[in-house]
Amino acid sequence: MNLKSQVEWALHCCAILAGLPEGRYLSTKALAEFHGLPKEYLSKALQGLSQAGLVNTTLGPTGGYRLARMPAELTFLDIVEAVEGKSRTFICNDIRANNPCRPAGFCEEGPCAIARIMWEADEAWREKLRSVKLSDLVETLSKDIPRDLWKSSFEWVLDRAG
Amino acid sequence: MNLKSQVEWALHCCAILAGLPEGRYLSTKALAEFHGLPKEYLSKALQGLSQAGLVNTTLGPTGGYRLARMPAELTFLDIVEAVEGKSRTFICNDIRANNPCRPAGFCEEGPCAIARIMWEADEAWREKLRSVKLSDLVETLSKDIPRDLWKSSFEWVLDRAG
DNA sequence: GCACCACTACTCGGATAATAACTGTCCGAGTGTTGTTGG
DNA sequence: CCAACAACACTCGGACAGTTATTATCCGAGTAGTGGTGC
Repeated sequence: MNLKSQVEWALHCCAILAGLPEGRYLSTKALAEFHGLPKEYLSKALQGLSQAGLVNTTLGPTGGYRLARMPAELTFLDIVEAVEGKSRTFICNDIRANNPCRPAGFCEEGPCAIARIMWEADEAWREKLRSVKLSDLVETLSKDIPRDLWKSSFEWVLDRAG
Repeated sequence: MNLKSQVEWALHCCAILAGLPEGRYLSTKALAEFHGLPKEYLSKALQGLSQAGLVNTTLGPTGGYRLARMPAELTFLDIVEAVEGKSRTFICNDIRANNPCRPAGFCEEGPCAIARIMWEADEAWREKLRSVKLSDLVETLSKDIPRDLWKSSFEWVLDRAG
């Protein structure tokens, strides 16, 4: 069970979009080139973000994507769920219902104890992702990345932002 | 990204094995019949437990599986990792390395900031699973399941335990 | 010189194939039981 | 009656197909910019 690589791509793209000046858009082509990714497929990840309402889009020559909210209002969980879906990772098939000892009309109430525990772990994962905002990531990146590279990357993006 | 159903099966099977008297074994056939699962495939999940050293096996007519440790010494994480593998759910392909603005010989140090955050969430998930012991599950189940069903199931298992 | 208009080029979005992972099935190697035979 | 032995039946373990999800690709609908044209 691995998260799809789309999640990684979407997070990186959001980090870039967070640095975009107000009102400007960045195209899939530019994002794909910057990260060395297949343009056509990256597009699908961005579609996910768009459908979830996390980014706005515009068509035409200067079109592309931009964040729909401030980076402080966007959590990792928002982005991950937009791409990966909101369903739980553990699916309970209720196999306890197959117990041959069960009386005929017997009907268990409430979710299986095993499912409850697995779902709690799921929720812990989500809670962690919910606690990290996109603005936190940008702040961390600004410390990690050498000033020169940070600046030149910013200009590279600006040159291509419509 | 869903956990494989094998994880669910393994957890249920361990819950049953936890109630097995000392020194007795329960076969894949019995476990499969009890849960209404394909015997051949369930076998693969139990193989995972066996290879991880969580259960002991014996061959022959009265053979099968039994827990290798006390239920209080077995965590959910042990079982989940035995079936699902220990690798992280988020895989960092280090796409930041493709940044066209990077100097030629430049080499990033340390893992990507995005990967660090995703791995922390992973760890939160693992920590939750690590905190729940198999004995805890058995305790919960003994409260959830009606006494009659609990007892008849126990006898059903005992009849088939070698 | 300026406003209008048609065209172009570029964008996103959904529909369509290739690949990998999960699910399900089969058969062989090995072992404990059991029935038989001899003492 | 008891012990040794051989055949057997049942077990686990790894090797082999079928189905679903992920990855990758393509093409069409739509729009903002651009150049030309008429006033």
